[in-house]
Formats: sequence, structure tokens, C-alpha cells
Amino acid sequence: MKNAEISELFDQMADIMEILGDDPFRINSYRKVARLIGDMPTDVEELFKSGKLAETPGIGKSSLAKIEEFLKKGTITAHKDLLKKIPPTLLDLLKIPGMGPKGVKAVYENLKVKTIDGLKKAIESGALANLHGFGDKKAATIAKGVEFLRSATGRIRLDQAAEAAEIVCNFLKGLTDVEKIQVAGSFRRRAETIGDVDILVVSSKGEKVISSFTSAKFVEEVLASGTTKGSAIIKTSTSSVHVDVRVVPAESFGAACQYFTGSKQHNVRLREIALKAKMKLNEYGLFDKQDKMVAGAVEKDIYKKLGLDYIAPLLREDRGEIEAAKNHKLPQLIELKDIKGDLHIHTKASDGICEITELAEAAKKLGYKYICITDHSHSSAIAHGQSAKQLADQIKKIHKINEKLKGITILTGTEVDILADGSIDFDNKLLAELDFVVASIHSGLASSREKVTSRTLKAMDNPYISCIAHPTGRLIGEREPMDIDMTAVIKQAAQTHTALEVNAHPMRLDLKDTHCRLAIEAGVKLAISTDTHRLDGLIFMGYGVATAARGWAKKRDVLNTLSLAELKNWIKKKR
DNA sequence: GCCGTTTTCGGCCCGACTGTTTTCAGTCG
Repeated sequence: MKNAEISELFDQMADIMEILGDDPFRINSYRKVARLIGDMPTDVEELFKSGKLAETPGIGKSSLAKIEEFLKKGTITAHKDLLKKIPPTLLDLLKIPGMGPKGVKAVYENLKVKTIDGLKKAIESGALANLHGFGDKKAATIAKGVEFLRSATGRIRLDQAAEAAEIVCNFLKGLTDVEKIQVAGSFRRRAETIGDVDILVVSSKGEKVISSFTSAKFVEEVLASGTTKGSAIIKTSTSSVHVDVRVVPAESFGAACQYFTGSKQHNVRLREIALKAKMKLNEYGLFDKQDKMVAGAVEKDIYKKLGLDYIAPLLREDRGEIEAAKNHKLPQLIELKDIKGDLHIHTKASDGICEITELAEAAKKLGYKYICITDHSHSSAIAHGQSAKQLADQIKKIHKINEKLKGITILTGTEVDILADGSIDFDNKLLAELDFVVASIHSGLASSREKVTSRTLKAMDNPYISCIAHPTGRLIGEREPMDIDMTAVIKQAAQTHTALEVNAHPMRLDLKDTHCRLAIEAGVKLAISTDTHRLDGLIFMGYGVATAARGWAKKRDVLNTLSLAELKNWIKKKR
């Protein structure tokens, strides 16, 4: 799949044109193509061949020709030509917070700085501070930016963002001048990684609230502190998180929620719709041509006045939700309360740390009707996988526990390894004893596209395998997904009556949102599971539900919204 | 570079904060 490479090339062309001072609107169209291709869950080559790429709004003749060239030759002439115009290392400078295209151009032309190391020297010698348009403070900001780039990956996981949001919200709740608090930004949309946490506050004492925030004890560093906006790095138990707090007037609260929730692309589309209707939309409200506010205090009213159904934050990515809202075709999204059980759980028997009964009791408190115990199979030696005998004993043990247990049922299961040749770690006779089987790949993740794909397809042919767990194997920020043909996997899942897992762990979120959407469109059931190894991991279910919902999942698209009887019937159909 | 229920040419989203300035440019979201 060449989507990521093509997306990267278009972004690079846009970067170079920015440094060269090219037409901003032209640059924007390159960025748009980069985003569109990067977001596509389907192989761009397939879309090109079927002619669907040419129909995609935002991809015109010129971009299409460049993409075609890349598919045929592996390079884009326009990209090579642009690269000749600047030293390629200037693109690294652009990644430094505080350095934009103008700054990069200025240091290159005036100081002959081409690299981050060169920039560091220019900062140390004072040359940067003496440059026209710069100064001591700006040089210091850029020096910090260089450090930031070296230390951090820049983006954090959902659970890390959640902790930061909780710390700051709890603090703000304690301030007397704060009337309302709302977390916005990519965290509200439950994007898979978060850049910074945006928190909105209604208050008439903006400056006071901001200065309280920036001087709070959890603040490591203050980045900005004005009358309506404070920006700081705060300390959590696992990381340092960039948090922005913005104070807005009550009459603009809804507009601010809308604006700061984004995504940027979604907002651009809304403002275009406003302009066409002779109105203006900004973070203070929606205004008619006499500049009179027609909506602002309530977020839903903004959408209503623009002629749209209310769009849930999870869908605000400009992936068709605006058209659907216009035509009253938005899905009724799945919610956490629809979940009736967790189908992927580890215990002490393999690499978990809990007893079966502890997990069952905790799940009961969450309102679940069933859980499935799925310890590893013996090939996963690192995870202390169970032998066939150990699994057989565990089945008996679970039956016994079920006899005494009230209010929740424990299903017997396993997370069985898909071996290198696509065969399964246990024989079918043993698998037939189990209520529910998830299968997954834990070895050879870096092998070829053909290999990892055919292993997965073969596993799905097994009548006892009800679900493929973490289908791409990615670990966000740590490990790339396998090079697996998801179109083929989804097709096979539909044909073989196999569910695909949405692993809810914030480090996995696998399937990801766009793959969820493809699976749903193909009629595949999703199983949202935590894959927990400990008690407190059960609460990650919400991230999985959000990811599925970002893929437009409704309740009926998700396996573990079924009652126990319905679930058993569903499993029986394949056997 | 892309697009069209005002348009095949002429538009293309909007504001806060900062720092370097003498009224504004650059960056960010």
C-alpha cells in the first residue's frame, strides 16, 4: 500500500513551496491531497485503477497525474524538481515549533543555516538573535523548540491526554470564577493520538483564571499567558503534556466548543457553508450579514442554523459527515452503555495478573452480562501461553465458577496464535470445546504483505475462530502495523462470518477508525475488546467504542452489544 | 491546484498571542 508514501510526498512538496513562498492556496491544495490520501483506508492504487480516485473531490487532474506517475515509476518529477531548489535538510527545520516557512527561508538565505545543528550554532553565537525580524526572545523560543523536537515524539496517547485533562479540570473546578468547563480539541474527538489538550472555560474573570492556571503547582513550564488564553506544559504520572486553557464568554460557549473541537478541516467546511449562506462563523458565534449573532451559546444551534443535523465530535473529520448531516443520514453511533461484555481478557493463567473471579466481579460492576477469558496459546512463550492440557483444565474451572456466579456469565475462550504457515496453535477438537475463540499473529509481523495477509485469511477459514484480534498488530508510537491487505482481510471476514476486533487499548486501537468503517460497509461485525491483563484495563473499553464510532459504527455493527443468547447464536452460525 | 445553484476566472476560513515593530508579520491552532 503506497498511500503513506504518496501522502508524505505531497506534504513535502507543500513544505518546499511554503519555504519558497509559493501561492498559499496552491500549497493548500497539495496539503489537501496529502490528507485525503493519508486518510484513505483503501489502497490508492486500487482506487486509481477503478477510476474512483479521479472522482474524489480535492484531487484534480494535476494531482492525479502526479499520483499516476508515482504508481508507475515510484517517483514524482515535480517533487524531484522542488527538492533541487532547496537543501532537503531545511524540511527538518520546519518541524521545529516556532520555526515556520518564513523563518526557515530567512535563516537559510541570511545565515546559510541548512540543518538543525547549524541552527543550534546560530543560536549559540547570537547570530539568530541579531537577524532582522528575530531577537533574543524569539531565538530562545526556537532554542526550546529544538530541545522539544529532540526529546518528545510530540504526540501522546489517549489515556495520557485523559489524565492531563482530569488534573487541569479538577483544578479549574476549584476556582470560584469558573462557571463552565469543557474539554475540546482532538481529545474530545478521541483521535488516536493527541497533540495538546484544549480546555474551554466560561468566566468573566479571564485574566485571573489564566494566571491561576499558569501558576498551578502541576505546571512545568508556561508557554503563553494572556487575557483569554493560557498555554503550559503540565506534569502527569507518565508524561509531560501541553495543555491550553481558553476563557470564553457564556454567549460564545457553544461556538467555542465547536471551533476548538475541530477538526480543522471540518471547521473549514463549516465556515464555507456559513459564507455561502451570507453568514460568518468564528469562535465567538455565527453571525448574519448585519453582524448580528444568530447562534453562539449552544453548540447544537450552530449546526442547526447552518442547515445541518448535529454532528457528534467523534465524526468531525471531514470524511463525509457534513454531507450526511445535510441529508439527515448521520448514523446513530454506538455508545459505551450499549456494550454487554468484554471478549478478550487475560488472567494469571498466561500473562495477566488477575484471577478469573476478580475480573468477573469487576465486569459485573461495569454492567456487563458476560466476559470471555482468552489466555494465550502455548506458542506465545513470552506470554506464558497455555498448553492444551492447561486450557482444558481452565475450561473445567470456568464451568465450576459459573455454577456459583450470579449476574454475569464467564465464557471459555483462548487467544490462539496464528502460526507462520497460517495454521492454528490448538487443534479443532479442543477449540470446539470453547465458547469463543480469538486468533492473532504474534510473530513474523515484519514479513511480507503476501505472507501476513495469507496467514490471516487462512485462519479465518477455521470454523471455530470467531474473531481476529488486533488485526494489524500496530503499537501506536512504537511499532508500525503489519503490511497487511486490509481490503482482502475484510472481504474474507464478511465471507467467513468472522468478526474483526477493535482492540480498545490506547496503545493499539486496532482496527483503527477508517478500517472500522470499511469493515462495517462490508457487513463485518466488530468486536470491541480491551485485551486487558489487569483489573484497571477494563475501563479502556470507552476508547474502543469511540474508535468504532469514529468509523461510523452503530450498535448493531458491534458483536458485544448482543445479549448472551444472541451472541451464542451468532457464534454457532459459523461452526 | 481545485472548483462552480452568482463564477471556466477569480476566488479560496479566521482570530489570538508573541515579538519585533513604529503599524505588523509570523506562527499556531
